[in-house]
This record gives sequence, C-alpha cells and structure tokens, in this order.
Amino acid sequence: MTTANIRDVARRAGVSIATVSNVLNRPEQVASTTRKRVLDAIAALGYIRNDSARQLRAGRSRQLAIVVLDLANPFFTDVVSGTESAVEDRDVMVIVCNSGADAGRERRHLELLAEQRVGGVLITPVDDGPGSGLDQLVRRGTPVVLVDRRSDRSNQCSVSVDDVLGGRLAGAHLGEQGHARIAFVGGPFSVAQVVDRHTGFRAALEGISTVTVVETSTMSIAAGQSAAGQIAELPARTRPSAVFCGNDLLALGMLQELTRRGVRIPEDLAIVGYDDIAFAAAAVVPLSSVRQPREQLGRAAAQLLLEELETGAGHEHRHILFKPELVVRESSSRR
Amino acid sequence: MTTANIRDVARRAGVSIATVSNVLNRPEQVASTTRKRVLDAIAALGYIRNDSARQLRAGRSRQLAIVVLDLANPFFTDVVSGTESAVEDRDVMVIVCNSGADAGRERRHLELLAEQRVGGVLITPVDDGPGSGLDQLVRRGTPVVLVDRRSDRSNQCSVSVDDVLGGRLAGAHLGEQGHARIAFVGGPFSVAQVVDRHTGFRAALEGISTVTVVETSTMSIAAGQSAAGQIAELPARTRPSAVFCGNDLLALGMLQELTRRGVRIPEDLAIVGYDDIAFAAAAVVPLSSVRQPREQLGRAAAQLLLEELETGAGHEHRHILFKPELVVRESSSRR
DNA sequence: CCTAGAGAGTGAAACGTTTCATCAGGTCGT
DNA sequence: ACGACCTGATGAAACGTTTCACTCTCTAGG
Repeated sequence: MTTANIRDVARRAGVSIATVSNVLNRPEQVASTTRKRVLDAIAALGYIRNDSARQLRAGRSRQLAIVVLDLANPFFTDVVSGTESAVEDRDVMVIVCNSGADAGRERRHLELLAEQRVGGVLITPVDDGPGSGLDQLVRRGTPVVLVDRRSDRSNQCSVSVDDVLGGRLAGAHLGEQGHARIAFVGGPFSVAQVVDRHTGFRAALEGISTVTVVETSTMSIAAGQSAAGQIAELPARTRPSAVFCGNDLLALGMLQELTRRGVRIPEDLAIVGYDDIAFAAAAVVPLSSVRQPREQLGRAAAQLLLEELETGAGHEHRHILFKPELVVRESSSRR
Repeated sequence: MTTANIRDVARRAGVSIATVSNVLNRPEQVASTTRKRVLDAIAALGYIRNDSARQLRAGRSRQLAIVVLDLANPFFTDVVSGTESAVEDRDVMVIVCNSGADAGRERRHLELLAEQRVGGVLITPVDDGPGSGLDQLVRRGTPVVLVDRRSDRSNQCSVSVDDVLGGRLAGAHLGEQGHARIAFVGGPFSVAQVVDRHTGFRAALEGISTVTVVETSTMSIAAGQSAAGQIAELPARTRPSAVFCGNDLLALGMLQELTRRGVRIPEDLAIVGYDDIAFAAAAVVPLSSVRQPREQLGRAAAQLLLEELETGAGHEHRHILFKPELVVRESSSRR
C-alpha cells in the first residue's frame, strides 16, 4: 500500500513541497487561502507524515522509552502510567520495554532503542556497569534518567524514593507495636533497594527487637509463599511475631500461605509490605505497606527527561528523592 | 552528539559504503578479510545503524505495536509478555501502548503509530467502527490483528477466547453446587466480552437457578467492592448464594468487601472470577476463575501478524478461538 | 590463448522530509 | 518615482541507508 507523500499533496494543492511542509510545521507563515487548499489536499489524499523521514532529517526522534524491570509488577505499570501522563499531548511517543530483570534482554532492548535514535530513556537498570548497554547509550550522548534508583555517576538524572527511610518507617511501626522478634523478607541482597530497606528497618529497631533475615531470590508472590513456609516451620519460641516484606508481592504471597497454614494475620503475625500497589489495599486482610509515589516517580522522571531534551547541553543533572509514607492497615494493627 | 556514519565506517575501512552495507546485511557476499576490516572499523567507531534511514529506504519499519485496554490489569501485561516472547530474537521491536479504554487516547496512539509506519498492530480496540483510527489504519493497508475480540469484518485476523463457553463453564460449576440464586456482576454491557460471558452463564443455568444481574460501569477492584455492597444489602431471602464476576479484579474487590462485612467465602457465598490472573490464585481465599490462555493469546496474535507480514498480499485472514478452562479453588468449593 | 563466468566491490539513485537561502511581487514612506 | 521592507512561496541540499546495475579481476574450461 503506497501511501501518499508530501509531493502528492503539493501537486494536488498546486504548491511546492516546501509550502506543504510549512503548513504542517509553521502554519502561521502561509496565507490562509493557500493553507486551506493544502489542508484539503491532505485530507483528500489521506496523507500521513512519514516519521522516518522526519527523524532522519531532524537527526533525533520524538520517541522516549521506558525500560522497566518487570511489567507484571503493578508497581511498574503505575510508574509507566505516570510517565505517560507526563507526556500527554506533547507530540511524543513513549515506548515501553520490559527487561524482565534480565541483563541480556535489557541490552537487546537498549541496542534497538539506540538504532531508533530515541530521544531519551527512562530506565530501572539491571546492569549499568561499564560496558553495559546503558553505559554505551549514555556515552553516546542519549539523555537517560534512572528510575527508582539513585545514580552513583553524575552524568545523568535520577528519580528515586528514600528506601532507607521506608525501611525505617516500617521498623518504627512494628517496634511500636511491641514486637520482640521480627523478620525481614526480601532479596537478593545484590539489589540496592533491598539493602536500603533492610538497613533502615534494622536501624529503626536497633536495641528494640531482634531482626532475622529470610533472603529470597526474587521478589515474587511465589517467593513470598515459600518464605512463609520457612517462617511457619520455625519453632514457636524463635518464630517472629511480625515480618516486613521487601515488596507487596512477597507480602501477598506470605499472607496467603500463612493464612492457609492457620496463622492468623495480624493476631499471630503482623505483616508490612512495600510499594502499596492496588492489590495490597484490596487483599482480604488489607495490607499495611510503605507507599511509594509510583505515578509521581514516572511523571517526575519524564519531566526531567523532557527538560534535559529542551535545555540540551546546558542541562544540569538533578536527583530527585521522594519520601515514602507508611500506610497502616489491618495486617499490622493489633486490635 | 553526532554519531558515526556508515560513510565514516567506509572511510576508515577503506571501502565503499555499499560494502559496509553488505557486511551488515549480506555478510556472506563479502570477502572475509574485507569483512573483518569493516567490522573492526564499526567497533572502533562505535557505529550504530540509523534505523530511521533504514526504514525510510525500506518503506516499512521493523516495529510492531500492541495497544491494550488497561496496562494496570495483569491480564494484559500477560498478553504483552506473550507477544514479546513470540518476537524474541526476531529483530523486531514491540511498542506497547495503553489506551486505558479511552477512545481518544487510542486514536492518538494509532495516529502516531501510523506516522511511524509500524509494520503491524495488535490491538484490543475501544473503537473499531467506521472512521475510527483503527479503521483508517486497516484501510491504509497496515496488518492488524484483533486481540481478545473476534472480528466482525473479514479484513483482519483475530485471536480470542470463547467467552460464551467461559460463561457456561462458570454457570455449570455453580449450578452443580446447588446454588439456587446466583448473581452475575460485570459491565458495561456495551462490551462484547461481558455480553458473551453473561450469555453463556445464563444458558448453563437455564431452568436451574435464577440469575440476577449487577451491572458495573467498569471492571475494576473498586467496582467489585461497590457491587459487593449492593449484594450484601439485599434482604436475606433474595440474596444470591453465589456470584460470577466478569473478571478477577471485580472478584477480588468483591471478595474483600464481602469478607469485611462478615460474609464468609465460600460458606455464605461462592465467588467465581474470570481471567485467572496471578493475584486470583494468590488471594487469601484462593479464587476460582475461568482461565484464559493469556500469554498464548499474545503469542498467537503476534505469530499471525508476523505471518501476514511475511506472506504479504497472499495472506488469508484467520480467526483463532481459544477455549477457556475453569479452575476451581476455594472460593467456590463447598466443603 | 581466448572466453565465460564467478567473485568482490562500487557509484549513484532513491526513500520523504525539513530548512535555508532566495525570489517575486506588493506596500509604504519619503 | 524609487528604494526599503514585508509577505508568501519556492528550489535545492541534506539527513543515512539500501540496492540495482555495473565494473574489474581472476580462474577454469575448451
């Protein structure tokens, strides 16, 4: 299906292609009668700009990409929805990519994005070490904003949430409730978020209660279920009376499996999750959780990126740190 | 940041640009020593193909798009993950768009995709009437595959699941359990899925039990909660002893709100959902649900699209209909 | 020794825009 | 009446590929 091009439009309207282009890009510069003629021709032919040509000429594209760790986690879909709202009617397209926490997939995505010459990338990276796809992208000069991760390097913006504080909130809350033995469930400890949340958590409970750690290999519902098994099988005197889960998926899996085993939540064991995804509030035992401003995260990141695209070279990289907020629900409130 | 050119590569390798292009696209046609020289130059310069130019020349792009109704619904993220798996290492990029069930957003997305000259589109349409963005796209010759929706027109492929059968499975199951009064919760009835599921459901219960309908305006957790309120407040003698929800979000909202009001699931009231998203199985009272082959749906749709792209004009449109499967869990099993 | 053909490489056109410098024609002030 | 200026329109170059038709060189077969 060979689509009409700008030349066809020009011919039909009896003007030059430059004029058609002007109608499209600087309508005020062309006489209204000509403009009308051109617009009619466009409508008649069903002309649609060819963005490839546009980009080629412009050197850069009007596409942004967001690469998330796990599209199946509602946390990330909310972040995505935040960035989408930030670019609404900006004449920009957002490409959503899912790395699935796999470095290979991440690299492949970034390569394709580089070939597309995307204008910029929002990413929660799996691998941002030297030589990684991300590293190369940044070095090539593509604006990149890290999402949900503070950047160690200074050649990029980042938007993140204070995970240490989040952990501390959870810790303080459970401490106040008088729990003497508490578990932290999450992992792997190679990911910064886990470390930070754990650190804050521990700090808040220093000298107040003992904290045991159940390390998981992922942060999924299934991992939560199996961690629940481990905890339920501990001898009664060492079993914790509360757990803090590294995210809500873990917490939901935990909640289910413990209930199945006859452990009552929160009477026998209190649970606090992290992220405050919609499913946390909607659980049969509504889940206490450390809320992250998910949409805001995505929105702020997009704004930073757009800003960088506009200011260009003179841009100063910024690092935005949001504060999380504890939402107490039934799963951790002693009645 | 001006990136290296194919011309730069050619110069550095001491060959013509045609040869560089050959190395990239038909490596077997160039002598191995030259090839090596070119590859070295590419590596040294960090050359990256410019896809805009490539597309411009080729006339079409190597991008597919999938436009979903609601990215926050795990059902759709699973479908997306299915299509992603189908195009793995196909040297194709999938663009994920979220219409959010909003016709305006859908149209805007489709316009941008048309400008990109995407190779094809997978879509669960909000609006596919004449004059809609989708209609125009198809008319321009872009291959389109409908997802989770059977197509009335014959100029496109479609992949869907037999919703009437799904409704029937749910109905038969609840009928067998001896429920005399059953409610169907879902809506709006302007969407085909709702109508079909309801139809099948009713058909299975014909003459067995009475079915009342609670129509909702969306299929969200919140809608489920408010529907639960309505049902709980019915006088005891007309209150149903089982409900079938149009999707799992509704069912989860329902499950929570009813529990909160002291209704025991499944003893006082049985619940069956639809989709079988991960959160259904993971609920505290594991949710019975009509399972749709979510990833398969996405995968099959992508395969159909790829097939159409390869065969070109001679392509015969196909309509794939999957069969759903009832998964009985605690929420509907009388013990 | 001559020619056919294979193998390897190349020049140039084409894809569809945008934009810059230029031009035609008209208006205005002096 | 004449230059200065403005408005609106245009021709042509450029963006970075891919590909077609072509040339050149070398080998093998007769």
